[in-house]
Amino acid sequence: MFKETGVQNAYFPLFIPKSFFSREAEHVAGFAKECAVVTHHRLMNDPDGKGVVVDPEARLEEELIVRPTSETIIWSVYKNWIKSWRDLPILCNQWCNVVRWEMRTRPFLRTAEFLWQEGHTAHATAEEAQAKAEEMVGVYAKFARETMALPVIVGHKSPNERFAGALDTLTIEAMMQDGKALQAGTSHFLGQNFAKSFDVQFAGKDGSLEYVWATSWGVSTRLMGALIMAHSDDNGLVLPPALAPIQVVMVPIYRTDEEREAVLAEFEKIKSELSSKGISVKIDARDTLRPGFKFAEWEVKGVPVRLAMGARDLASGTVEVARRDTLGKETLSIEGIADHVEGLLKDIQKNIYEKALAFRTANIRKCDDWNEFQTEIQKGGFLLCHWDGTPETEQAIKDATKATIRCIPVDSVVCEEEGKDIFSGKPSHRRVVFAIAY
RNA sequence: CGGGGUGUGGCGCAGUUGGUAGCGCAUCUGGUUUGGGACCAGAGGGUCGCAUGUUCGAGUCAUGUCACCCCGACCA
Repeated sequence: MFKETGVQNAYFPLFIPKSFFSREAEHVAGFAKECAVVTHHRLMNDPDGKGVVVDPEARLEEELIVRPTSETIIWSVYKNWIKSWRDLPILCNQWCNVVRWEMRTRPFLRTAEFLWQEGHTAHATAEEAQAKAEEMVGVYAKFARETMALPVIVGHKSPNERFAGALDTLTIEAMMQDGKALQAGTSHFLGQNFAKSFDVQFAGKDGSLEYVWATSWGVSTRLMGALIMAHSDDNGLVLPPALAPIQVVMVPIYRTDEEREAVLAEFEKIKSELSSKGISVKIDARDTLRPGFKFAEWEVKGVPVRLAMGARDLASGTVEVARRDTLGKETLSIEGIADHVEGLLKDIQKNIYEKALAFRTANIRKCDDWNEFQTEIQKGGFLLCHWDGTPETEQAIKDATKATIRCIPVDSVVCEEEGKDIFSGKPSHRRVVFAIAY
């Protein structure tokens, strides 16, 4: 995903000393309510009976925070790495798990512990940092659209929804099949906030001493949830071919060992043709399961294309081709099948994206009336509304409806026009995206 | 932390006014099957979350306790 971005992989500690964590005031305020805190380093046998208890003697002098994100520990290290303009930029990425102690969790979409990648960059100028934040949200949007077949809207977060400690947060927002919004990835322009909190300055070409400019950005296992919630149907997962670990599965149908051998031999030929085109193929040769069971099982797993072949096909030189996205089937000649499958995979990738996009388009509408807003927003989907730009109005709308401003779009939907705020009636120059979010 | 619910073979569940536990799936054996989650016959598998109490007798009643799930408040 990060090819061409110049980013290097790194790994920083899981535990953050409480004093590091508390250096950036807004950051602390944003995360304080959801931190797991390590207070002790030892257990002991319960003196009164069974089991173990925390050893009260083993209390830490300074508590450790299990990272909810790594800005603080990373900037405490960057302080030592950055002295001169020659040290910049620094572009680090790490894959790690983080902990945010949510009151209420949801599988994949909001878990107390999640795996993610987080990038942290340091730059000599504000312009360069801002450009990097924009570049990275673009990387996420491209991955979501082209690989996950997930249409996303790129935009800015409103001040209320911004990352704690950021001057600007860019987001990719997706719509799930129930009409709710999902923030699928974010990229932050952090200004000089962390540099100032951790005293990270560099000597410029002209000898001046200046604070460093920062960005951070991340996507998580929430993307797995996005994939499931955006594409799945009642038969299970629907994987975009560009992401599927197995793109084509082959299921043999046979009565006798002879038929089995003959079909499998034919499958091997097709497999080598497909493999030479870079297509990943699985031959399901298990002979303890019946074909119907295998069909259903591979559908649950979301494999994009299934080929089935039996005695009938052997006699006629054909193969049954089934596609996961539409559940359509057709019987085709084995001749030229590899070319057909190659094209079919591209078509499925395109179709899954377009289906999701059509759903989103059908569920985005403009709304200019506050009474209408209150009933419409509960039905799901995105409402494009005028907003006066104040946190007070945004908060009032949230309190009344649970809807939030998902983003101030920079692509996908046209929003620039004059109007009046849906709630306050004050003048507005553009519409923003409102929705109920996960 | 509030509100609601559930704990019974591996999984999902039933169990009536208290009478000594059953069904589906899965598993095992044999046979027939195999183009959409097979069928028939047989078999194995449970201190009913835990504790105490009431009773001749508790899966069932009472009290306590533990665990898990759903909804809400917080949030990527």
